[in-house]
Amino acid sequence: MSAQQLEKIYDPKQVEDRWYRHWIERGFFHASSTSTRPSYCIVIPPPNVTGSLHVGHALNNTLQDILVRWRRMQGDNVLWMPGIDHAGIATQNVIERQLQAEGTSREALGRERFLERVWEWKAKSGGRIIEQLQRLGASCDWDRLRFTMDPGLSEAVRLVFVRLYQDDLLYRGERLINWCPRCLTALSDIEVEREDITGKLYTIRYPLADDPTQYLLVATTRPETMLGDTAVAVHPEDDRYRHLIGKQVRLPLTTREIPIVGDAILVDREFGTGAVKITPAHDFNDFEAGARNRLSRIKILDIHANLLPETELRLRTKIEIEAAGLLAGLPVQKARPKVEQLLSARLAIEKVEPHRMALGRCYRCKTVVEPLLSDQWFVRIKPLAEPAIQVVENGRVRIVPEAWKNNYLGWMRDIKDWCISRQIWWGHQIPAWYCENCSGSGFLRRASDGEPLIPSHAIPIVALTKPVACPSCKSGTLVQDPDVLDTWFSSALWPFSTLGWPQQTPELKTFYPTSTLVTGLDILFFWVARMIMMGLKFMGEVPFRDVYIHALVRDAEGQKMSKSKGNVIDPLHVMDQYGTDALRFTLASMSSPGRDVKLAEERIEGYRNFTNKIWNAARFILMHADGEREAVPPAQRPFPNRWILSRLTTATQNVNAELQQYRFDRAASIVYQFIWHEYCDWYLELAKLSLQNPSGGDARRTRHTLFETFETMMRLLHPFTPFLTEEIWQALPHEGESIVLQSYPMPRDDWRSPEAEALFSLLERSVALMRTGRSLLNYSPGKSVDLYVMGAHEQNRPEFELVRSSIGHLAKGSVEIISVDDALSSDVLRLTDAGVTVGIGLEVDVDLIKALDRIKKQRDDFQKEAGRLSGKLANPEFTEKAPSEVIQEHKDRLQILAHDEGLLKRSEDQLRDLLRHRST
RNA sequence: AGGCGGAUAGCUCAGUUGGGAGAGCGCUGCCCUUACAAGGCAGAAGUCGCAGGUUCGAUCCCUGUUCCGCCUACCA
Repeated sequence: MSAQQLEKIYDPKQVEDRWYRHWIERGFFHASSTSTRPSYCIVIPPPNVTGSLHVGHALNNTLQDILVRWRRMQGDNVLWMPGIDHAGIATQNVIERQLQAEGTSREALGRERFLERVWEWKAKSGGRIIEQLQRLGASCDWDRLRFTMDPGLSEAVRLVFVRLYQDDLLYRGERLINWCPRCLTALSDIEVEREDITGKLYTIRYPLADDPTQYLLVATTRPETMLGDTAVAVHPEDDRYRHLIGKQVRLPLTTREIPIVGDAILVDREFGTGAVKITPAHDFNDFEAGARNRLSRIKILDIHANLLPETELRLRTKIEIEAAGLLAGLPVQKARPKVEQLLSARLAIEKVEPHRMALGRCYRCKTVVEPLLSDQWFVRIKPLAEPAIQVVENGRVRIVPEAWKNNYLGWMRDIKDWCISRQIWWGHQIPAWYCENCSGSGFLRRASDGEPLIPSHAIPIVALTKPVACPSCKSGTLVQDPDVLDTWFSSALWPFSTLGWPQQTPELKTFYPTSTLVTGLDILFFWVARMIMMGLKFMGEVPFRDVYIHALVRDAEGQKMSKSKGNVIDPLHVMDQYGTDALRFTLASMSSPGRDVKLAEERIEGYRNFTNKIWNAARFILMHADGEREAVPPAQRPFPNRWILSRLTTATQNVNAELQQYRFDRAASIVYQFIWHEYCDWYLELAKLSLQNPSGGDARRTRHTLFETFETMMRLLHPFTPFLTEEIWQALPHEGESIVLQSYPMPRDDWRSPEAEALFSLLERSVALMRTGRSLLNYSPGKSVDLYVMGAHEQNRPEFELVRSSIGHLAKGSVEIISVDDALSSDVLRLTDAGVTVGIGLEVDVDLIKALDRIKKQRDDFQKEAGRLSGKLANPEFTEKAPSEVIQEHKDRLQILAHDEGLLKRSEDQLRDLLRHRST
């Protein structure tokens, strides 16, 4: 392909799909399980099977892909393990909505047919996100795609469950848990999202049993739960109330009397009235307080968070007949005002005030969750957390940025047992069976869906597969626990289950522990912490060395993107409009640590322009370069070539160093800066001058360098913009099948040239000065600008003529050398009769940059030395010496350091000022 | 309530042994110069949140404070 065949504008649509197919067909992303090369492995945070690519995925996977492509090009045996999560509750909700639309329900279908239905759906539309990840360019090893409910992974889940049970790290019991009344399942603590709202604080009169004219004022935000009260607590050292402890109060709206207890843990004397009602079955604190005070638990809500039916309500709570009729069956939100109304009718409300409080919502459906008493499975987490804390403390797992380390540690040290059972159907069914015979006389079945109701006291038989018979009675019917496991239970095993565990596969041996995990902060506790715990428990080794935590993507105003706000940026749309590479580069360059990514479309447009800039540079290269690499050592090539090689090797070094530290933003910025502002803006312009005489040796060497640097640049850029660089690389003269397989550039010492950079510095400053002069004075492009370079030595060097003529061409002017005696310490601009004359105050030396650097360093050193001297003078220890004496002592040294007399003089003046200050 | 992060140009953000205030986008002016107008060149624009402290010298270190965001939490 030649330059003429390249369109003037880069069109990603013509390119992306074609090369992605090529990569896949050729198997470039397939990792070897037996390679002896260093291995590098990332396991993907598995997107939900219900998922569709959003910007968060785009960021997460772009960063992973950059790392993976970078390491692959460095020669590592790279495995990026892809997969999908079955996403229990989320997926079940999707299918249930479909059924609802069809006028049926999961209950009507029954468990077995419902699950068939989910699998059918999964087969048909469950993999959509995979295609979307591929559009993003994700270089996963798709041959190894895993699903959390694959047979192998399911086996791993069961084995882990059994082993945890054997090690007494699992238990089943009746506890208060977070319950979603819409999903009809238990949730773990972290699956509840807290929202601050302004509610009401009601102060209610509880009459004393032995003197109903007196009452105790009790403050509550949830009057509707008072029917489940089994006591009122006061602080045992509260003088207002201590005499009441042991007495009874009458629960308003009921005929029931409940005790007043003292409880120093529950009660804060400062809050409300200092008296708290205790509802052990519907509040976490009250549950604990109830246990401490041996109070009974009265459930007043059903699984839909409705108040129980009238008979049951009356039976349990001895509620007034009228109230029972009015309250039965009401959802809590409606019961609350109703109770308020009933209480005020009986003059039982002292006051109602607005009150800030936290409301818990289901993280899947946003329904308000209720604390509910039920039988659930829990992981005894403390023994697992302990080693997981240690590995982060001692750095065996490194969290980047380190700021999140304390976040992790704080949560882990205060961790609560993990409720892992869910009352849904889609997921890994718990491998526990119960004997109907040994657990009583047969299990009841739930009317709605026929699921067995396992009594609290039933003894679980935990096994990998269904036991042939009950181990104790040998004859009873065995019924499997109807619950499934929390989705995050299987995710916790991801780093080793995807590699084949519990089989001892070559993959496991080669890639575990994995290298890096790239994830958002939002699943640090859900996922990262649990993988570390499970990895240590079952593999005896951390699951990954580094955890890179990236930011959340927000919209341009910093708002969380949500469909309801309509501020969602759809990555698929962006890829269509600007190209995948532009999106990737934008995400990488905006991903600085500790800060959310505020994505605005203009940024993407800017980087789209960047891809086009590169495209056009490629067209230029194809017009001129012949694809040969220069055999002449870098040191012998003409100056602009030495300069760009030197800059390229610096950029290369920096990009590698930044990627090493996960500074995608800085790596991207270095590449951008180099390609656009050094390579395109300066080098290509300089190269054109040399190419004007195509037959000369300089032109040939320039052509070769032009190609060599550009080709290197494409490799440097490839992890960020894989499609563009592949398309260009393939158009260039090349050997090999794909840029994917080429080596990543490494810094080369023979490319470094401080001397060429010095020459360039002179050139750049000169040209800029001349252009500025022209622009400021509105000087027409046709007229010439003269530049006087101070200094007489440089003109004796052979290359100076080249520099001088280059300056002249780029700035459209002439350059003359004048005596160094006229050197000025600053740049000046002056208008003369002859036109614009620009003088540049440089001390021209044989090695210009060395001279400049030396001067700069001298100034710095001088400033520091002067500072130290000032410090000494200000120090009382030196007061015995006269200031002038001290200055004299340092004068020689300062004189050596000082570049010019003026600087020395000014510093001395500053010192004297300081001393005057001190003496007054 | 506690913990963490942020505040630097109109916008989005870089900026570590403490000494020069920077980039991209936007804006203004000039240029369709044979890779690119999705471009080139030049320019304007900031009391580095506020108040103290340490220092010869503070965007940077310390203390306090305001505002914003996030995480954790049982204040009924």
